[in-house]
Amino acid sequence: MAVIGGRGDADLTMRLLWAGSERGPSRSAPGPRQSLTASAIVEAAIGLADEEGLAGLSMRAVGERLGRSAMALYTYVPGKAELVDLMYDQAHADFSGACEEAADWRSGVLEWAVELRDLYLRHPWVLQVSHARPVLGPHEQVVFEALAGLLRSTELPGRVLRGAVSALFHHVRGSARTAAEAGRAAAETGVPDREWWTRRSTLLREVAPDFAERFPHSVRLAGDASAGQGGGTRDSAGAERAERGWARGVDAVFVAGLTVLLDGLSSATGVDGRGEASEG
Amino acid sequence: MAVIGGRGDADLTMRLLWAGSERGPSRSAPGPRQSLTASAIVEAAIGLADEEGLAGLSMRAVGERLGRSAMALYTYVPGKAELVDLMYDQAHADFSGACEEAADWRSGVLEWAVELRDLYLRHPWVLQVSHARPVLGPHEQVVFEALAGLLRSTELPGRVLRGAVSALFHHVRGSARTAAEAGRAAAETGVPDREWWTRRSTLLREVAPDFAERFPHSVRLAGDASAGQGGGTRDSAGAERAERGWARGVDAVFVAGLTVLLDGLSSATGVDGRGEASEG
DNA sequence: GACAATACATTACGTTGTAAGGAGATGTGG
DNA sequence: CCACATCTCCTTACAACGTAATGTATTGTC
Repeated sequence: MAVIGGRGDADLTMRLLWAGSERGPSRSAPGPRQSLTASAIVEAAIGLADEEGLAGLSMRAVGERLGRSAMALYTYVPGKAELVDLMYDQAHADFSGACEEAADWRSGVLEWAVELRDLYLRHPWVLQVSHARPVLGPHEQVVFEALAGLLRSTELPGRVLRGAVSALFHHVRGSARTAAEAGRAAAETGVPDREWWTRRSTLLREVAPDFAERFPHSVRLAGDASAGQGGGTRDSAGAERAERGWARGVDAVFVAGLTVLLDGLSSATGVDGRGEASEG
Repeated sequence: MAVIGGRGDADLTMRLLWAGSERGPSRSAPGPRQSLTASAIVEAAIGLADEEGLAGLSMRAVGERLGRSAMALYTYVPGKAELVDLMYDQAHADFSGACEEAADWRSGVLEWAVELRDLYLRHPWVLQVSHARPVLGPHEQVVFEALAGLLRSTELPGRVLRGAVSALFHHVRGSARTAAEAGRAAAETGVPDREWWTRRSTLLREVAPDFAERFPHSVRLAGDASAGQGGGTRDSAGAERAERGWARGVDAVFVAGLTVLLDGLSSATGVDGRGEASEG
């Protein structure tokens, strides 16, 4: 059940998101002092979501983590939907923006994608927040700005760039999502990926013995790589690491997909700054 | 909360998924006759999910739709997780595979992507089922096989093709997801997309008056197109349709991203069967 | 007709987000 | 210093969820 962001109380949420210099209501009201802050709640919630996933994120659990009841949080945060929005943007604060120092746009975008993927893997629940009706917070905007800046130097028309941005985001998010879900599935069910796949393969052979004849191209495409259906990014099943040297631990399929995308952009610039132009 | 498929009772689920010719247990047991079938339940559940989303899919609701109680379903289906797996594969039965008749691989892949996107838009809840630990049913396999067959004729190495498959799936799924979620958000909140964006933009200007200076590249990239952050695929906000003639109602950003991907593959084949090779 | 097996219903449990209402703490005006 | 209004935080309560446990009615075989 995808969480749809940007839901309630747009006003308050936006103000919380972008609150930089402004301080609170100047401390002169009756009643007990506030013992929490919105950002402390957000931090606690992020910690919890990192460990348990969005499914494990309940107001009760966040409250408990802070030594409060669930309802105590409602003083600082309008509701769960808004809390998730705040968490979403805050998670993007990790982004370093180192990619902006890259030598050329191509390696810069590569760096951008890898760093964003790492960020998603650290905070997988971020991927469950919808991109339609975006949260529109400052930290995610920094991530977007970095990519926009890099692509600007390609001098390609806006139409192409918007397409590329879309495809890049989708590839990064999709790859990270699959990797994260594989990890989560393993943790939750106790069955490691490798074992799950062999078990499933056996079952498949039993139940569909004519698989190879019905789906020859699928079988061939999955081919040498770690078997299975092949549609998703497998999390480095022990095979080929260091595809080209720099890719330490970065999934080979992820990089290959990225390369296709970058080739598409390169070819559109007419420069084709690529070493590996094979023919036939 | 992403539903992780391929969970329980692998045996029974796989048997239900691939059950083609085999009939039931030959009807010779005591007790009342079965008044339902697994596929009737799956069909009812798909109808419900199409209308209400996965969040609205409850065993009680499916039961009610069939004039039964929630628990009655457990005679035919091991549990909700398995039901979702069955729904997932069944939804892919709509896929026509017309793309396989295309003139060349490039237009074939384009057709493939557009048809798959349409399928996802008809059954948006499919996108909430994880691709890690795939369901491995026969109908989705047909979709995968179609793409694999098309890409085979590029004669590119497997590494590149697996990357391309991954990126293509992610772009199609991501685009469809965003479009579907935008629609759902509009339906659920009663606020249409256009209104939401203008409201949000106003708010953003209030709360971050220096936005344009802080994020110049973002602003420029969003540029002429329908404003906002620009990271996601907007659902044709009334502007430019028929980008190149054939794109009736297909989102321009989706097609542009697809084009970058196809260009990447074309350039790798060395043929570059592209008309629009601009330089500079 | 007895009996075992099956289909389906009812009830119950521990979750969830949050509305409602109450208890205790703390500022300000008299 | 004492109401008193205001604020924080708690407890309680509700409807909805998946499904285990249990009960009831229906059907086949002996």
